[in-house]
Amino acid sequence: MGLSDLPLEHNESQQDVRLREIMRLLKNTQLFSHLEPGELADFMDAAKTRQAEKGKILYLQNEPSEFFYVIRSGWVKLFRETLDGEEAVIDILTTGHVFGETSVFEDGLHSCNAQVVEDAQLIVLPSSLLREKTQVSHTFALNMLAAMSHHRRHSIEELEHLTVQSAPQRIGCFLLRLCNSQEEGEVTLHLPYDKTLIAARLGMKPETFSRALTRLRQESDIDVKGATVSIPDIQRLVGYTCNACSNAYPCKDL
Amino acid sequence: MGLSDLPLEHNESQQDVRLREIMRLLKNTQLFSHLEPGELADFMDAAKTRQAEKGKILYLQNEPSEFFYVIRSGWVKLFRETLDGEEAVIDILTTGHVFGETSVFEDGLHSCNAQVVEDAQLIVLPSSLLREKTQVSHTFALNMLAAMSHHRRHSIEELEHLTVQSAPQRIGCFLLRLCNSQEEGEVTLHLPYDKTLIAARLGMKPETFSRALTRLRQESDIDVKGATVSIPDIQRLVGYTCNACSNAYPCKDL
DNA sequence: CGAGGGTTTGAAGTGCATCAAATAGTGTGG
DNA sequence: CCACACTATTTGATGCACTTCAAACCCTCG
Repeated sequence: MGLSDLPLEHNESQQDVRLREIMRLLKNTQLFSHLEPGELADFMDAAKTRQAEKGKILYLQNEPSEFFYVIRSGWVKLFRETLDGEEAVIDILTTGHVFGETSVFEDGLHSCNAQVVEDAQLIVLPSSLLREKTQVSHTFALNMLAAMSHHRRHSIEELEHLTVQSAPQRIGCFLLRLCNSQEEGEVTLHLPYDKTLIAARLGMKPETFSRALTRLRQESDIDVKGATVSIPDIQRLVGYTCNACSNAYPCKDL
Repeated sequence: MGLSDLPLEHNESQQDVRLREIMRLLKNTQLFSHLEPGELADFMDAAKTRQAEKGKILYLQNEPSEFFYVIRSGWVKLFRETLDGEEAVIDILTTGHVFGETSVFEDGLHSCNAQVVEDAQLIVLPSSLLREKTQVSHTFALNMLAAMSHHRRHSIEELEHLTVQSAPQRIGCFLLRLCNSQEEGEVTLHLPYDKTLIAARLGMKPETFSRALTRLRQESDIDVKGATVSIPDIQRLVGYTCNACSNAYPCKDL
């Protein structure tokens, strides 16, 4: 049961390795971090893994929520679509992120669409179990509460950014979040995905993104070659970017 | 104790009336609605009422959260301020709304500033009690979870609106939310507060608001005189506004 | 009535979007 | 390893939306 639908491995130990890896992944999420071993086991038993290709729609907005997901690898986009076909990207998630779990506490309908944007391995868990565990276990409910609270703060921050930051500043902010709150010196990093996608994530068009990046290059002395960005002086970038935000760098959030 | 710091009334019964009114108010909030009588009583005992004038700052972002609030009357603005002095209005709240309660489940710091924008009567409750109750009572934690979930959905919606709707559409959406999800016919309503404030709430400048309202008037045939708005044909307004949103009218949220 | 705020209007500027086209990058099959 | 097809990214030209600054108007309240 549970993970037994995985393709059979040559030997037990490889299977074990995979199970341990999944266990470790779950334990690292805010949601599952403080569970008692027994409770975690219940989730492990109900978990299935699934390979999903780029482009795959996992669920649609307003659909009843049957499953929620933890990402082992790859990238997933959460977004909403208006009647006249515009798209608002809510978030883009990767390894260790949990999604689709929020719906459980309202009407049980998903409040976004979810689409794989980079081939992904997903851990699939039944929403019913989540509902049940929350009802039964107080500590789990508290975990859930902490996670939700964190999400909420994140959304509010996004809201602020959209109203207050210019396009180049939003990019700067995005880059700084990739810097792992390093405070000084030179940093080199790689853009995690498509520039078009980053643009959407930041609420702008690809062309605007390109131009805004050029402007940011001039203003803050960073160097961009393809997907590689090197930042010679973090503080300079912070100076340009973070004045238009109410958080001081390093802003310690997801 | 508790509400005993109210100015003394001429007779007991008037005091009672006030207590009953507060009790009713709390029961109508999502947070307190499903409590057992004893639990509600604990909150009632710890509650104080407070009169606060327009302009009064209730708390600041990053301040440790000592209290949270329920509004009896008046209006309160939640906002964030950037280093270079810009302001992002997160929400504007009135009678029956609860605020300042979210901080409890993270680091205990407020994530917004709160300011009274229209003379208000507030019910003040200690954050410590909230923390305690959540730890102790499972049902209360579940209530909290539902409330949080609702908030989160609300924030996501705001995010969508900001990226996808034009200024006149945002105003239209704002008006429609004041219509109490009436579906047809003519509606007359009054703007709840300052146009400058509505503008900020919708993420635009007062001038833009004024012009956008003019445009909305032309597009959707509404009539605006001062703070009075009459909408001869709701469906027409819906048609203009809600195409740029992923929710179908009537969007049933806060 | 006159002062002061909120609100509207006008003129000009800025930023982002749009459309169109050029260029760089990537993966394919030969 | 190259040529080709296809996609991502950049660039240019132009338009629209929102902002800014300045001034007028309007309304309320002392």
